Amino acid sequence: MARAVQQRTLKTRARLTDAARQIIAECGYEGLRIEEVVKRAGVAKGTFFAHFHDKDALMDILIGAEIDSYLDRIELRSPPRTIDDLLDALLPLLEFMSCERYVFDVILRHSGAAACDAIGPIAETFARHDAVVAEWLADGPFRSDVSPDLLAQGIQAFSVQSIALNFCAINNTVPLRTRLSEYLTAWLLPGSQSAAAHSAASA
Amino acid sequence: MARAVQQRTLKTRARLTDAARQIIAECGYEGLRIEEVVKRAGVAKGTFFAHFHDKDALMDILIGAEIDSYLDRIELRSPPRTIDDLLDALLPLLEFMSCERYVFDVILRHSGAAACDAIGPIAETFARHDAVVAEWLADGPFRSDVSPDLLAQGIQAFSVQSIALNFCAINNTVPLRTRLSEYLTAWLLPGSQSAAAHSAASA
DNA sequence: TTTAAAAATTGACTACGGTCAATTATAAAA
DNA sequence: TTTTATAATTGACCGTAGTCAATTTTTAAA
Repeated sequence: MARAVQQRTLKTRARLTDAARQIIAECGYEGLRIEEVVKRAGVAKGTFFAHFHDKDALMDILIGAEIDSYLDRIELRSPPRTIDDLLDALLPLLEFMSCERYVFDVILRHSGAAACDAIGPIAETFARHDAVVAEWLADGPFRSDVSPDLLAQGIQAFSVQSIALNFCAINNTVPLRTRLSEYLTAWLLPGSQSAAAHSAASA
Repeated sequence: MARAVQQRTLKTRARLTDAARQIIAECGYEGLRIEEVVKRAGVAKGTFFAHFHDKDALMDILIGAEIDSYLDRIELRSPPRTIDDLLDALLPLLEFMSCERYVFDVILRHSGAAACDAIGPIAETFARHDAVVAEWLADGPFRSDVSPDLLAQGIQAFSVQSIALNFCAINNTVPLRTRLSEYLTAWLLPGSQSAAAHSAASA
């Protein structure tokens, strides 16, 4: 039978994640180097990889925790009654997701997009996000011809697309919120706007 | 003033891309190593980086060319009259995009998602894809309350989401086509299905 | 031709993620 | 306590992307 986890193990792991968080605060996620993490944690390089499968796994944990803290705040809100309400709720999280190009890449790799045998922290947050939003939409003032869960998945697809386009030099003239607002209005309130209005907006 | 491009330059570049294509045929995109490329091309490592900014830039070019060949075939088709028509047109490309986890990652990094100062080949294909699909939708049997261009962007968002979910262990029970069909029906033909039907499909 | 500037190529070198056989620390059994 | 099995740690080592000062080749002007 398996032995209990040693105190030493927990301590080492905590030292590693603490060091990582410290480095991220100083240099950003992109600036994190494993060699610097183990140096600050006072352990050998191999120890890191005994605790985390690879660098991405550490990022998955740290970024996943950050996303979770945004979801905590999102969950406290009452269901949005308008697209603007919805955007108010979601934008802080989306802004974190796009705080660094590298962070967005990590999230994309792990969100559903992850070749996850076991589901990781970021993938969990995506499921949680879906659940929260689906519950909001279950009896809101939005379209009801498709399931709330499908609507929630669509919101994620459009959120990701909006962030992706915002990273692109030729497309980042439109603010994230504006772009996403246009998508979500078309997705959640079909028929509420004329084609002409949209042509004007995108021109 | 700038001198003309030397023949030597074109030859070296061709040898590099030929070698790369050969390796990809043998080992897949993921299996490509720059050292193997320069070895087969008969040049030094530094030469590679004089021709391509980095490995990703080579992948951008090769994968972009592949996507373009799919778009060539897509462009020949007459505008789809049904969601199934549309899926028939798009699926071969989407299957290529998901042929390897690595390929999908490269595409995500470069498609709009790319921090592109100058727009790269893959980003170009996304713009081209949008243009083709938008033209199809301009006077098709689909919703007309939003602009064809916005509809085309939505199709891309849902395509990416469908592929991403298909890579995920817990979500890949549903075939890509089925999942995308559900999204596109809700996106392009709002009101055509009951919420009950969708709940049943996703359960 | 000769020469000088520009372009292309070279390969030793660095950075950094990740591996693994050997070592040390811990906890349960004798 | 001593012994023994298991868990945790170590650091030299590897693979591979990417760099750059030095060298060679090309082109065009003198």
